[in-house]
Amino acid sequence: MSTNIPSRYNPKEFEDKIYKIWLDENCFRAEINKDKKPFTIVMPPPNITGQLHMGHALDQTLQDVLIRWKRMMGYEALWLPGSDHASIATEVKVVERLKKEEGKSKEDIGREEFLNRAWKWKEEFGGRIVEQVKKLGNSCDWSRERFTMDEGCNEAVTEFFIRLYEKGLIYKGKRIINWCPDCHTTLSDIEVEHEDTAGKYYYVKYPFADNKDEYFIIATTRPETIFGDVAIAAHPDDERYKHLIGRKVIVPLVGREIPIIADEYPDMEKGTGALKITPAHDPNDFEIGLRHNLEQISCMNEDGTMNEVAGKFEGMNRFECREAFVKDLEDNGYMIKTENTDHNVGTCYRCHNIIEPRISDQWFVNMKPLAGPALKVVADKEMQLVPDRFTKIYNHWLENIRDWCISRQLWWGHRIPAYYCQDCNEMMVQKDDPPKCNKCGSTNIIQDEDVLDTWFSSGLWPFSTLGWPHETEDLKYFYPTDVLVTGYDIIFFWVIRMVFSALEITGESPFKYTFIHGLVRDAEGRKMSKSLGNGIDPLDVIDNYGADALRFMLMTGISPGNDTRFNYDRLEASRNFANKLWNASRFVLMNLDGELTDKETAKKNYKAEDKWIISRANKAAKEATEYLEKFELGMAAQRVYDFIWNEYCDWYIEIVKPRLYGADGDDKDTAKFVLIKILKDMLKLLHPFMPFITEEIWSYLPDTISRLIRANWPKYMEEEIFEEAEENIEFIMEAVRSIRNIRAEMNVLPSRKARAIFIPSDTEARTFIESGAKYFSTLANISEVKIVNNKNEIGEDTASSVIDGTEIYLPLADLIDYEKEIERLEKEKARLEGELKRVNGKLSNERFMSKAPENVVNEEKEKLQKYQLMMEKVIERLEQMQK
RNA sequence: GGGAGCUUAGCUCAGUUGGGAGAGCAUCUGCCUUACAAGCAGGGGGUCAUAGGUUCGAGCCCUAUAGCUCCCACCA
Repeated sequence: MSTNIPSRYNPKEFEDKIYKIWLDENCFRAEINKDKKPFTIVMPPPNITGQLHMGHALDQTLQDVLIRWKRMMGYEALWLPGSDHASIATEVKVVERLKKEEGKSKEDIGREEFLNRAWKWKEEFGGRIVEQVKKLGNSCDWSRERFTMDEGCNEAVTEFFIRLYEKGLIYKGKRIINWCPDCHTTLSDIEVEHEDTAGKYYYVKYPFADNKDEYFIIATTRPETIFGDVAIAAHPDDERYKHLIGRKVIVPLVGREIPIIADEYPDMEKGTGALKITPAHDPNDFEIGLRHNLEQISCMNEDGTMNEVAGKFEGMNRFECREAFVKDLEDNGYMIKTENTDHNVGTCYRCHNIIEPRISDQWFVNMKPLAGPALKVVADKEMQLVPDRFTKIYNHWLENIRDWCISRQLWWGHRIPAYYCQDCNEMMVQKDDPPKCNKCGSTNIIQDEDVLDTWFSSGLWPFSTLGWPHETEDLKYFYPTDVLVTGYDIIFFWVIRMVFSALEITGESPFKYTFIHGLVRDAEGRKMSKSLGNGIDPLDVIDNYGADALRFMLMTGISPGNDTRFNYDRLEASRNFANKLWNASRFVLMNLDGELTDKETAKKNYKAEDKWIISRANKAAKEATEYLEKFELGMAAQRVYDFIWNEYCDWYIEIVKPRLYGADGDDKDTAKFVLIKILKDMLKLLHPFMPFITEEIWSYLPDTISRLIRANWPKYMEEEIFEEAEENIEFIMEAVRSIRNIRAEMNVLPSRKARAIFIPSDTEARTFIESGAKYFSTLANISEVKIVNNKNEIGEDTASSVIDGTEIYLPLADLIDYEKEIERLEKEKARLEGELKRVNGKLSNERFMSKAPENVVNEEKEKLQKYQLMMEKVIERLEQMQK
């Protein structure tokens, strides 16, 4: 045995080693190479707070498959890795740590020191996920690794902010925003999650100012905001209230007189048809308030407690206040009734506390002008979403876009480049700290306290990482990129923001395709989450099954955009597949003694089975490539799997064994040549999906100078298609299956050899059988093959089968069980009857005959002939048996 | 309120221009055949959610219905 490949497949023995080799040999590095076309994938940067989870594993494996494939296709393939500072998530972690370890709040240590701690945290834990990612085998260009808060990204963020500001696309304004009283910061609209919660309608009396016995009834779900009421609104056409417009009511227990106003907003059909207007605590009321120039009275503090406006309730939190105030209203006769209702409340996506609408001075991106180009670029197909159905979701969101609140009351992140003169209130938006005020010359200047929404910087990721705002060589060569791979859960957060940000800067889409995948769920179909504790750690899986098995499992049985369940059965199947490949490779290597024959000699000596497997491999490569081009990664993987296992292992290796064990020189050399040739193709085709095992096996192969990762992707070659050989071998396979079937059903032990007698249907079949006689010996345990012309030469004690028109007889002498044989034949007859009925039905249908395409009709005619012939033979045989 | 996805073998899921229903696992039968028992060979199992429609022909296209899942939405 001339090989030193280990006899057992054990991924632990080589996965880390292989990854190190790739790194040492710089295999992931993308160079600026004018002779090659670039292919770039944008990697979603994981949060530095994150731990690798199955979502990453799926997301990144999809990307790695694509990038490895394109690299083999000859592209200069760049997959740029990095991580995201995750403003709010990280800040929460650092605050927690500070509290736990030192019992201090962030205010206790101050902004500067807090940022030191945050950076320290980043140094300590930020690299964790990067190391985990490497275990997956990802071939990203680590030499270009970036961080959203490194110097370059910071510069890009500031530059972009200033550009938008100068174009009037960023503005600062007092608006009603989403406020999380717990995280103590604003949130953008998409950071608010809506949850159905049980709530109540409270019907409250508002007495008229000029007649306290009369009152107006208002329904509200949030009585604690009554302190901020400034008006009652009704629709101008509402007959019930028309005459009341202009009169005043008194806010119960508060005593403030407020007007009844007319506004188009209230829906006459809903509730009482009238609304209490609280501009400081409700977005709609805020708008109405602006229209009618109403006062904005806030009754809450930033932390969700009531302020002095709430009088005796001051200091109480909003929920306690609701309860207490409702009781007061009841006690004083202002409460008419309550009704239970399901209420849709906004909650913070991080801490899940109920968000509080709040008027505040914040920074916004004016979205309408940015949305247009983002819609156009997709309408024009310059950027395509895969699968296409996400286009609708993308469009709908952009068409209904509202301004994006980008300021956050946090410290960890990109600080807003706005400066204020403390003396004259002048605001300066610029790159560097201004030495003095542009207007009054004062040096008493402070920078805006707030940082930007994390996604503001993420939106620049495709180009900030390549050097923008500088015109770098990388940017010129690799940008715009080709593909973004990401989950559907961040289309709004990230994809859209990258698109409009890029369009604003370069007028081009940052990538041509957005390939969207689903979520990895647990075995029961639930979302994997920390709180449920149902997460499966990819590192554990890799430890037990190998990264290749995990990757393959994630790639198969999925369809684009759909969720997938984590399935241990499929994981095991993937591992078994790796094992199969390992052993098949071992078999090939063990038989590679001596020099390999040269290509030309081998070609001259190809046997039918050689041509068959070459032709099949060629087709497998072609189809797998077509699937990859359509982003059908699961189908591609399946195709490669089927070829390797069902064609190469199950048939070719088995067919070729006698040639290897026999002494025939040329025949043996050709077999060896083809075995290794196809093995190489298989390793290449599988490499994007299972990079470790394929690279490892590749290293044991003779004449493989460079690494598999750098090898060329198999090309479809017309001259390596051999239709006749395929037909020939398919016939043999069919015959072998038939014989095996007879043997199994007739309970003939494998140890017992049998003779086979054929009556060929035509000369072609005769040739196939003659040339293929040798196959039956090993594949079907046949001791002797005999070809005869008619039944007279066949004895009585036989079992039979018919494929196409060719009859196969196995003389089984004492073994023959007549009843069983008749049973078998009856079964076959029933099957044929079914087929004939179907085919006849079609062919006797005139409309089918006249309207179906010719080739379809011909196919059916051929089938009819074939089945008729088979039927005849089966019936003959049955009659004979029953005699 | 609007939108999307799903419903195919016991289980988990594939099935992309409409032309004889597939895989993995499970199950049954027989095999330690010198690459592989993480294996080999053979078998059983599905009116493709329901009802209509288009078509010579529908798992696939159209319409409606039901159930499940998800997303969006400023409905008191």
